[in-house]
Amino acid sequence: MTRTVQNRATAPRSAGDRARRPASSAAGPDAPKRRLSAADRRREILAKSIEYFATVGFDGGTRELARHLGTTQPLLYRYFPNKDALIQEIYKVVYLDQWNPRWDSLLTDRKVPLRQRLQTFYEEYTDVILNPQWMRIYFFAGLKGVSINERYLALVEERILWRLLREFRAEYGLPAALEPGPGDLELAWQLQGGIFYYGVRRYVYQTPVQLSKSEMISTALDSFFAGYKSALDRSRPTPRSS
Amino acid sequence: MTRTVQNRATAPRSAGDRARRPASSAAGPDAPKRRLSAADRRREILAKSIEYFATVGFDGGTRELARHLGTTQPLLYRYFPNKDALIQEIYKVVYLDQWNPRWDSLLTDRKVPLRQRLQTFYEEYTDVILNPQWMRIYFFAGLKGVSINERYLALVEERILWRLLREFRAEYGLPAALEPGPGDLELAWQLQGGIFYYGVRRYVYQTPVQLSKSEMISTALDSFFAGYKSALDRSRPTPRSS
DNA sequence: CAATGTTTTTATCGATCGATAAATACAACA
DNA sequence: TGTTGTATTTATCGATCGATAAAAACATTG
Repeated sequence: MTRTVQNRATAPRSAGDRARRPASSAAGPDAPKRRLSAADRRREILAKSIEYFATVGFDGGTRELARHLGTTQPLLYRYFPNKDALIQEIYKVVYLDQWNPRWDSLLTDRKVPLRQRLQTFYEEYTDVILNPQWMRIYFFAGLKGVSINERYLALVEERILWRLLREFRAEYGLPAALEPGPGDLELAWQLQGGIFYYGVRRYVYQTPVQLSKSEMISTALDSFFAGYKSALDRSRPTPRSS
Repeated sequence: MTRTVQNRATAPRSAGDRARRPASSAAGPDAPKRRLSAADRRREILAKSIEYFATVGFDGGTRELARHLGTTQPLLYRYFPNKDALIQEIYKVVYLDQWNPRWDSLLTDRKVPLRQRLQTFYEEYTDVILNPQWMRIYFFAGLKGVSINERYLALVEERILWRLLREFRAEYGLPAALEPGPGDLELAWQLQGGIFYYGVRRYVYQTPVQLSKSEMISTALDSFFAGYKSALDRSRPTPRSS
């Protein structure tokens, strides 16, 4: 319907056309970029594909994707054997290459109060995942039944939640031998899910929210700390720690 | 690829074929149902379409949908003007016609302790929404950018969260004039989101979870109560209430 | 300039999509 | 039983999909 005119569209080939730049239609007026190096072109395809598929979903067409790139559709197949291979590559980039190694040390640095560590971590971490692009890719992938989502959830458990629980127990002087159990993990998921759902409401459904991201994180952490403390007290009533 | 044989497939029309039932291919061996009344057929199309689109997404084809119904594809267009109209109808059924009016009185029945009210409510409510079908429809719809999701979130706020906050304050003897504020709402969303994300993990991504649904609800509510109490104490430190 | 190698485009194929029109099978009624 | 009305199927159209092959445009060398 809204198809834009193609480069040098109907006229097969008129002699004087040679020197004219193809104007790279949809990519904007500024686009002197034809004939990129193979590596650059591949990178660009990947980047723009993420934008494109995040907005329209993975059922978006390759022709429209090419238009978004300012090139033609068959070019995609020089850099990716087929559409699915391109999508798999997107998964990898979006999911796995985003974890900042610094967060590993940040989360376990016991010189800093845990509450503060978590606030810092979640503010940075949510900068990465709480945006329309990441979240939409995440859901599109999940609904397609892709195994990468399971791997992502496992990664969250391992790198964030278990760590968080261990640090919590360390901070409040519980014996290290007493490892957190399944119920504790589910409680940590409550925190993670609450924060995540804020992102869903705000960035996927674009519903007005009441608090800024920082305030929300602070609220969520306060609630989690209070909840977890009370849960620990309930399971093994400690003498008042004054 | 895996296309099943069509009714009286290639042979155009052989005379003796008349009496044979078309066996209604994909609908199972038992299916003596041809020529339903218009109303019944419409209902059936709607019901099976929900199943179908919940599994494959709204980009699923009408031909495969018809196969799932045990009929032919053009029949769909006798009951729905086009595919999108069918989908819109699905939204309406799945989203809006599921609220049980009894929940209104259940949530506000102050003869019952709030903690218990909420446990009962969320167990019943999650029976409705925490299943693959509902959740997948929910996400497919949201990713398509349909406004019905916003209406649903508004409905949750109005019918569940604000009510929950008011009841909480009533139960703990805060002046009714002191209405809950935006921060409180966000805290209630933490509860809702935590419970919802349990459903995402379990029913969308089919990840193993550590607690049963009831246990998870109980944990979530405990945590919320502890968190909200401590938040209220923090905002207005009360003299010890014992 | 001409020769060579890589990038990009043009043109096209077969499959499948949503949708429509016309023919056919069935059920109710006379 | 024959007539009539509705439910259902057969056949098909135009558009679009992913993908491929061949031609053209460009950049890099000599």
